[in-house]
Amino acid sequence: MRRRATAKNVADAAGVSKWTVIRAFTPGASITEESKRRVLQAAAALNYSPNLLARSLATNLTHQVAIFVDDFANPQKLPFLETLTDRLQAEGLVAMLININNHFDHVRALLNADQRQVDAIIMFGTAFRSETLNDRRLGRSMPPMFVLARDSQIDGVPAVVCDAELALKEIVDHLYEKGYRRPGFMAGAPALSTALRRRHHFIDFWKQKGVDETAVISAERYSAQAGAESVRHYLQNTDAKDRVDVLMCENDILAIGALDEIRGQFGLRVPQDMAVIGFDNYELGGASVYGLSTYEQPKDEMVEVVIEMITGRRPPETVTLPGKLIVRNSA
Amino acid sequence: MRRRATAKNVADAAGVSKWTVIRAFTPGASITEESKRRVLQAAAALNYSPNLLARSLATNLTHQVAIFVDDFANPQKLPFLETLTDRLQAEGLVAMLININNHFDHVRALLNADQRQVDAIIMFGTAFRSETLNDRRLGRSMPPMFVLARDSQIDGVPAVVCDAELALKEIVDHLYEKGYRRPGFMAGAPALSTALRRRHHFIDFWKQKGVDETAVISAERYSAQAGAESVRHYLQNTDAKDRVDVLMCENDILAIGALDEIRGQFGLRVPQDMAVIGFDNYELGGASVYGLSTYEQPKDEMVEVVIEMITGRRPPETVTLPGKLIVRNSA
DNA sequence: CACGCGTTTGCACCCGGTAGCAAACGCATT
DNA sequence: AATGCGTTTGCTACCGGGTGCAAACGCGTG
Repeated sequence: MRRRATAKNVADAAGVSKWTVIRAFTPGASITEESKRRVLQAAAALNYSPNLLARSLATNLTHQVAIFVDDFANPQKLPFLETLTDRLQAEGLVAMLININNHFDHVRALLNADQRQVDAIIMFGTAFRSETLNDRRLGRSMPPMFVLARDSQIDGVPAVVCDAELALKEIVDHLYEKGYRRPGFMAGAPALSTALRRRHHFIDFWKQKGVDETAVISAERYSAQAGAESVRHYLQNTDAKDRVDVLMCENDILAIGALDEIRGQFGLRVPQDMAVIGFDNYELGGASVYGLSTYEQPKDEMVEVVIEMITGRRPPETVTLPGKLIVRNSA
Repeated sequence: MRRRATAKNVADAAGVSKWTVIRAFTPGASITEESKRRVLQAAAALNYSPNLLARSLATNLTHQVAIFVDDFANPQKLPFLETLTDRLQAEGLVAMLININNHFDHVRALLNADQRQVDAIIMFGTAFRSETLNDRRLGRSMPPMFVLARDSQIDGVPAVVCDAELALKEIVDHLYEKGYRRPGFMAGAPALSTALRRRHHFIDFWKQKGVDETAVISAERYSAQAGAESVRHYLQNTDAKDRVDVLMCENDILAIGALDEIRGQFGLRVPQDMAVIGFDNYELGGASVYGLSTYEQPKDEMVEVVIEMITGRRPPETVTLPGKLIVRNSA
């Protein structure tokens, strides 16, 4: 049985009361140098460190933040998670990673996070609907929630997103200028896709340019394979003359799968026969075999803003940040 | 101020004592159907659910498992994390994701995990040295630790790994049979590389085949870019006639970077001019532009074994599992 | 109706901290 | 030596549950 030393143990060893021990571990507490020295020495000998669980119970603060993720196919999640955990840790917080999937839905995850008394919940790119919040199993007062990298569809739950309207405007402007006139859009998993609003704005801006028809093709999931399958189906069922001249994919991982299929299996040239553009600026898209044009989300700033909201340094209101168009040779 | 209902509140509402409320939430506890019904009804009305923090304090079990990760560049981490979190959640456990980096070293992470009373720690692919455990800041009794996807260099800390010896034997056998005789090995970040023992066995098996010389080239990190830079440096400084005929990269992400550079920047043919083989079977390596030969780790089984050890269903002893050679056309 | 037995319920105490108040202490002043 | 004041220390109560024991209860039996 693991048994850690408690404040009481240290107190006995140092010949003081447990409250004095606690003061020695509380910055700015009223304690003499001498007592502090003796306590710290006894604590070191016993390898004492405060039990954060007990502290959390008393203070009603766990310094834990739940991060909900429901799509692990997108490699872009990884750098985001890296930055998130790093920034959280710098603030003395720790990330609880919760996998939302068929076995573990949003309601269960919320219930779990709430029971564990997390200080905040970050819905990182998860498709989260307001009905979920109204589930009767859920209490009325949940920990503060934030949506990262996806629009919030819930009143009172702020989102931190890359400005999709601006992004799609820049993308469509660029494509139009390059001469493309028959646009197509590849959407990912239907359940996850809507909140991104990328499709919506893409179609809209083409309309503003007088191009009324945007072909929409759907992928099952967000993965290279799904992207490949989706474009294969499209190419097999569409005559060469009717095909789109540029395909915008909802994210880079779909775009990479599509690009690979277009060139590898159908022997078409990119961008001459069909141009492709993605979203996210996933590292491998920049590899010379792909040369994928894409749009980069301001990851660091987005994470920073969420952190500021969680720590209360910034009001919990939706923030939209501009990203950056990355032009390579696929479009 | 968020205030959740407590067992006491429910007790008052249901007209019983708080212990009866607790019994209603304890499977198999001694309580009449009638009491249970009334308690659950009152609980539902108040949206009560037990405070897991308080429970953890009393039971000395948090059902939290810390996962240490120190390399977010390898996209292969993501499917592993997905499986890990999913399996943990199925066991009623939750993952605490801890980012080990320059700002947050192993000692700090261990201290933190210990203070938070996690039930176990999984070092997922982290380079962890036994000196760390001897750090005087650390107590003598840490939570149970397990190393996943990397050899353990510490007595008493079991590892769950893909059998590197078998893997490299299969790889070298395959390459030898294909006629390659001038092998090269690309190692990743020096601090992280040694524990994988891939280089070691690679060189060894070639020696057994009478090939004594294996060129070793190093990458700075585990990333496509680092792989590209590393191979660029090699190709620029090595005459065509002196070059290796097959390059084994420590993982797929390095291999993809290298492959891209070899073909894209140097115009060499793969595998004719130089063959490439990786490790991990990262999804994109299978894309037709790459066709990367690789070796797949038995992810699901590895995770399963760790879970069994954590839950005590399996003794905490190092387990080595066989993987699978995936032959595509890069080697 | 008293008795006995198994079930249900309530209680004191515990987990390891925190908060705020009151007593004890140190020291200078009168 | 008595007084006063600021600092240090200890104490009670509390956070929200869990444990093990003892009292209370229900019910069949003699």
